[in-house]
Amino acid sequence: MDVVSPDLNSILPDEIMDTEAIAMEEDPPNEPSSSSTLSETEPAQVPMETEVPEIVGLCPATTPTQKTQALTTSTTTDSTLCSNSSGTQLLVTSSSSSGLNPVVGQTLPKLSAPITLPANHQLILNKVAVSPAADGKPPGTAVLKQEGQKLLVTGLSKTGQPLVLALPHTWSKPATSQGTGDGKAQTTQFKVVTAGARTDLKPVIGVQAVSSASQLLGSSTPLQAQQLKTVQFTKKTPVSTAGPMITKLIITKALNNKGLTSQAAVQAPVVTGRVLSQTTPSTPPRSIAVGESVSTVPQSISSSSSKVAISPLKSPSKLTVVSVASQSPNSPQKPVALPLNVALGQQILAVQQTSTTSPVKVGTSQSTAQAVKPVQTVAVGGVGQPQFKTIIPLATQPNVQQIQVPGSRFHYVRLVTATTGGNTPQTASPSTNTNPAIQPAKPMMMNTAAVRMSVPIVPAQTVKQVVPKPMTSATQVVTTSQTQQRLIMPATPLPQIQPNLTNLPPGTVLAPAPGAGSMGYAVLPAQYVTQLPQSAFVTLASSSVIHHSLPRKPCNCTKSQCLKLYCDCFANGEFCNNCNCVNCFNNLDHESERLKAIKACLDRNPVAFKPKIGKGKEGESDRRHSKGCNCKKSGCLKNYCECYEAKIMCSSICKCVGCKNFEESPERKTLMHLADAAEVRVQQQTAAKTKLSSQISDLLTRTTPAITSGGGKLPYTFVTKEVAEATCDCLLEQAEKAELTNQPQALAERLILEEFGRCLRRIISFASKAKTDCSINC
DNA sequence: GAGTTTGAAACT
DNA sequence: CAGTTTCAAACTC
Repeated sequence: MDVVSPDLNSILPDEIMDTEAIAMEEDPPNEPSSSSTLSETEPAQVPMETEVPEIVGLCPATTPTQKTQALTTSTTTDSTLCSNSSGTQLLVTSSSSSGLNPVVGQTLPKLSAPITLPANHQLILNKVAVSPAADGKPPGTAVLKQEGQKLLVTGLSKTGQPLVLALPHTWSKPATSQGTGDGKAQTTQFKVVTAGARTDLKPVIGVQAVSSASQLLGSSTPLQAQQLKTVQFTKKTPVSTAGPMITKLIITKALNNKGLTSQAAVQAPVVTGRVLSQTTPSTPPRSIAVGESVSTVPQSISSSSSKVAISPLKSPSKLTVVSVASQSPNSPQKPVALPLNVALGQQILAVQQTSTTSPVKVGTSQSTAQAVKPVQTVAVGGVGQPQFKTIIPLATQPNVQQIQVPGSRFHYVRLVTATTGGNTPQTASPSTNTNPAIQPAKPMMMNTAAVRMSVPIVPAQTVKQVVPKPMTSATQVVTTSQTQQRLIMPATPLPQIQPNLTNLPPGTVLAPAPGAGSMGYAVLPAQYVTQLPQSAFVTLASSSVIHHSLPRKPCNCTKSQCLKLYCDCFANGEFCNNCNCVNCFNNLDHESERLKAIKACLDRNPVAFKPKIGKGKEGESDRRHSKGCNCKKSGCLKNYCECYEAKIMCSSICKCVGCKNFEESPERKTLMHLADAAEVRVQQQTAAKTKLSSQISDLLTRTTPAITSGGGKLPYTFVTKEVAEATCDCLLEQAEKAELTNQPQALAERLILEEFGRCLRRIISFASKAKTDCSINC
């Protein structure tokens, strides 16, 4: 099933919609019929103008009343939780401006019973208001309540509207392999989307849970002093597990200037994760780059058939990114491209995983790309994953707290974001699993032998993108050592969840859907993450990372200091990296200048960092330039033209002169044909090179005779050194014989050649015989 | 690789 | 908002 429903997709910008359809595995068989609202309707048929209420409508589990409440909440308040009854999707919307103090185990007066989370299943939402005084209301209190498969979360909004969060069916039962019979671990997939927002907008926190694998997807508002950390984790349940595996995600959120902390802990039986990312040029949307962690559980527990939440890839473990947003009091109305947000001090997030049975190592890696600004990459993976090499206590990372609760099966990793307000982040201790051992802002060593976190060294800058490929499930499964995670954050406060954000190029700023307000997203490139100062970039170890992306061309700016939109890097919200620019200020060493430049750009054009290619009007092309081009001499058939460069035709809003970039243009068709021919030629050449290289490599590797079953080895492969020497001996013998008998030279040569012929025949005969024998015996 | 052309961005 | 300047990429030789 599509975790991301078409309706939900409909609210996504073109760049998202343009990505290939997400191929999800089928829904759980017991999925209620109400899932029709989550039907796999063609996303394209859904108007982009889908509003938040439609998202709420996606939650079949909600009763009409609940739906109404949720709708009301989404439109008038700041928090919404909804889910489909299938338990595969949770959607939570919330606002950072709202005072949130969800408490698990409590109930609202309207709710019948306190929530009783299943054993080893826990959802902790702890969001703190930006300021109680911001709207004159005290922070609200959220209450989670379980109602069958649903999890009601109430009190998250200022208005106190109850929120419904459906638990996936897997939540209702222990996640251990015990009882499964097949020894396969069940996985639960979460997707958490949080978006801080201004009070005047409709921020969203989304939680999505799927029966297998987990995803976390977050978004954040710009210009907030937050730190984002991405966590990806993979876990499998060993067969011999003594108990259910417990995974908790603790998302610590520090709101700017307020220092309050929002935390969310999601506990699932088995959580596997990955970070999805994509790198493509801004225009060709159908290539995907995905950093994926494919968990290969060496300890016998084969991962259950995983569900892919966002990515069409079928992977046993998936986790998208989490980010938390809050509002910037400085420029609350200004959308900012995401990477810029990071430069503004945001921190992305924090997750942690614990296994009571699988030893996991913990370690950190430092970015090799931006040595100036070490970035910690923490990955949590299953046991035996070869990439886990280093054991480094997370305590070394100032923004990551490891919390080992004595006597608790839970193991916490808490990311403490910096607060500009100087307040102490609060600990995640509102739930029934509250443990006093959890201490704020104090690095803790992992002292449990049973629970360790495995952290591979993930050189963020070793990633070299590969040629984009069509998004098919087959082509996406590319095993590579590349590891590049990208963070997806909203450029502006988000009223809706945009869950399908995994297949985006770095730096992509996603245009808001029509009617969706001025929200935009930006995809944080890995390079950007690596430059996060003193922020832990927590990610999942990834033995298999999928990347289909195009490398961004390095800029060559000389006068702009890479702080103007002339610079493609800057315009795309990226730091310059491996560029040829001169006097570059587009880096962390010049954060203040960069921020000023960002602000200046936004002052000039509030949508400066949004994509120029967006959806056109009804009846027009799906993609068109938002402003149109102004070409005068190029005929819009050269890359000077932004439309042509984006491989789209000029539209009615273009002001170009002598435009030849329209559908029926013969010049354009000719160019297209030429381009196609050139592309085919390049592909053929590439294929030829590849084939030749393969053949040469194959020849070079044939150092010893090898009889492969049915391999069709040629006889010459039997000409080993020994055979050659024996042949030479035979030839020498003939030569000596001819010499001893005083044979003429011509006859001697003939005898030698004849002997050589016999040798060859014997070799061929043996080769054939060996091949035949092998084919019989093998 | 140097020089030219081009059009978006920035500026006035 | 229009005209001009600046800038860096695209293009040509």
